[in-house]
Amino acid sequence: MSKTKQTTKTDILKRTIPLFAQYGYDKVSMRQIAEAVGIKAASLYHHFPDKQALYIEALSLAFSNHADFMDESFVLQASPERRLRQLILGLCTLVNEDPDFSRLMQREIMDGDEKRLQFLADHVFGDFFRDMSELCLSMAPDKDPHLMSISVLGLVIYHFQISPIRFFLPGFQDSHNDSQVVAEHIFSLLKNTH
Amino acid sequence: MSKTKQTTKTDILKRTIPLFAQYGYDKVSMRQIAEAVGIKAASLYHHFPDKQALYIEALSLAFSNHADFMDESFVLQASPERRLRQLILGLCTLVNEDPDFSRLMQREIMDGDEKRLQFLADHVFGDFFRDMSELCLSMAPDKDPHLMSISVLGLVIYHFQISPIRFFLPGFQDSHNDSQVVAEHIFSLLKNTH
DNA sequence: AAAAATCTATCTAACGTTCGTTAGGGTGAC
DNA sequence: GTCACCCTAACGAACGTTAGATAGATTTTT
Repeated sequence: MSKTKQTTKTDILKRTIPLFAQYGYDKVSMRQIAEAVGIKAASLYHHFPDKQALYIEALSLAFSNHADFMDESFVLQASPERRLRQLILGLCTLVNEDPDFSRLMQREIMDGDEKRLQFLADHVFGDFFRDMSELCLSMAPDKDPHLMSISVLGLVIYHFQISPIRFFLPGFQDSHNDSQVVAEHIFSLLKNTH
Repeated sequence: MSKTKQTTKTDILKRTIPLFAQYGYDKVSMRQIAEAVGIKAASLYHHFPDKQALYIEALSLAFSNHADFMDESFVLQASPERRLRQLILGLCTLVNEDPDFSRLMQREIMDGDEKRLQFLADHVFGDFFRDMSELCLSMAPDKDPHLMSISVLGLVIYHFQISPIRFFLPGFQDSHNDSQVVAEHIFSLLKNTH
């Protein structure tokens, strides 16, 4: 009978991630989290010492879900150009299908302290960024791979970031919210780089 | 001798903008704003009806300061390629020299309601985005000008956004924080687009 | 095997703090 | 004398958090 009443830490975190992602740390109260989980605020303190710890654990879970994707995009043996294409499409799909992930990352980059930024760089960007730099180097040896990697990331992520306001900008079409269309556009920008 | 004691609305707003930009709406209290201005919190209500109004007016001021820059970049008659180069450099300089502006915009895009997004699109992006789309169309007629404009914006803005974490990423160099270096990199990515 | 003790997850109630905001009074300038 | 500007003091609400009790499951003891 305990199945329906007990709450695990992971249950709480999964319900918490969308709240922090959408509203940000300060706009989400412990009572609001508790309600989303189906318990009272005080009960949260049985699972987590304080709000900060709950947030950090939610972050870790949200990020760990996608830390592996990054690597996978690189294992396939193909031409650099095909790998870049695949990578951009994968990134576009990722940020579009998991907005929580993208928003949490954005909030962390904006407001995170040094320790949290270090964590982000090591465990989320980490290997991905290194592989990306290598790929850039093999495609455009004359360009700075660090700048190139950030440019690729920026192209993908900004198209997602700006989507709330995109509707109000001149020339908007529904297709601009399609991650495949955006991916193709970005790839067409980069493939001629030399 | 009222010069040293009186406070004008604009004085308050100018002191408020950096606070909202750095910490965000919720993390800035009326008492904190008042202290930065040199008065008490209650006195703020002589100038503004409530915190929300103060924030909106601060936003308007921060944005109006740069609404005109956008246009200026387009008046000069030159080849599209030179205009693009100039525009990218101008944008890079803008976002680097006025981080408050960039951060406020980022926060608004993330958390603003529909009305505020509409305002942002009309009065900040507005003409700039239209001119940018035209420029893109003349340089790359086969590409969607809406997507192209956002890509250019994204390249510039993301390089700024990610600067807090850049230090921790592989391949970082001091020069990557130089807006001119970044501008040149971005331009080199785009000039070959056809 | 039954009873007792412990542990786990939750609850209600409340505490102390901070927040946005208001009421009401003072003081100097025009 | 009126108005603009600032002050002190306080209010009510919301917040994070703690104390203490309760019910059910689990473990230990008899």
